[in-house]
Amino acid sequence: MNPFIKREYDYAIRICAYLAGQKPDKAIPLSRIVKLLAIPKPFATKIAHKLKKADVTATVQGKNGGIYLAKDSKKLSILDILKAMNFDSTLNECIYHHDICPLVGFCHIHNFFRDEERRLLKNFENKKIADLAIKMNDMSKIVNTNT
Amino acid sequence: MNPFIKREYDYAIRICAYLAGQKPDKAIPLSRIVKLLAIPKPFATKIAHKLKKADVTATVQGKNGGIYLAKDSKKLSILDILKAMNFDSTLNECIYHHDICPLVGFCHIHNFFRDEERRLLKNFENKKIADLAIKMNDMSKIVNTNT
DNA sequence: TTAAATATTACCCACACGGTATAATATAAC
DNA sequence: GTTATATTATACCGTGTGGGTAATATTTAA
Repeated sequence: MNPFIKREYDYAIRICAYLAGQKPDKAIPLSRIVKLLAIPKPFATKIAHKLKKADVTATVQGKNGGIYLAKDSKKLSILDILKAMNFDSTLNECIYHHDICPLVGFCHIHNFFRDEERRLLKNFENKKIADLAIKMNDMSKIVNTNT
Repeated sequence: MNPFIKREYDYAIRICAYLAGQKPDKAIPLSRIVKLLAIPKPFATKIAHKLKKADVTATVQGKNGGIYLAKDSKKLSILDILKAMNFDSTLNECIYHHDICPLVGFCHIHNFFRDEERRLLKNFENKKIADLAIKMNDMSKIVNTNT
């Protein structure tokens, strides 16, 4: 319940992690990725679109087309991907939405969560997608859930 | 949007922080707290009830009654309060809900968020409500928003 | 020309969160 | 004993939004 990382964000990271484990610049059809990673295709379509708009990925249209990483996977951070997806989660709304708390300017609760969130986002920035790459030999371990 | 700390949790922490700044064992009427901290009263009522059920606070009924901390504020952690409120947020649902990700057992994404969440909750455990206490002289700084 | 891929837009639905309403119960003070 | 002021308890509601679907257009290799 109530995830900081929405499904949408998680799927975006998964897609990028998969691409990071493939040969660079090789376009992979979304349909294939979708099956391997168990992402609903129409949903994946929307996500792929956002990633492209933010230049995280690039696509090749038409038959034999597909999607590939437009950035160096060693430099592409989790935070980059979240931002591409218009990341808007927060640990506590009081951090940004000042009018929900009367303790303006000195609230220790506010400060505590603000600091925690900063640290968290810093870690998201330090973590690169290359570190999370999904490799082919990993994929073989996937339990086949098809009927 | 999409806070890890729901309003409910934030209010609960605020109430406890306020009580931690008062004389121990002195029952304070919710109605007073509610005004000072800008919490809708019926909502505060529900929250107070949960806190009491978890023995974080205790109450005195009847006229001149109120609520007070039932624990040593130096030992009462943010995590304790969250648990009292049936905390159910997570950084990423994939951490607990295994069937939403086919990469069972070895997924680096899963592991990354699991570790981040552990660290976060550890910090919530280390932070005690005494550290966040709302003192009277702080309250004087509150901007009066009444009309 | 066709098949297979992405691009784009519009739509839907369930559910949880924040909040409200109401009535019951307890008790200190007079 | 009565009253005013608390907490207790339960039931209800509206709206936003997250997750997902549908349908169609467009591109391009074969």
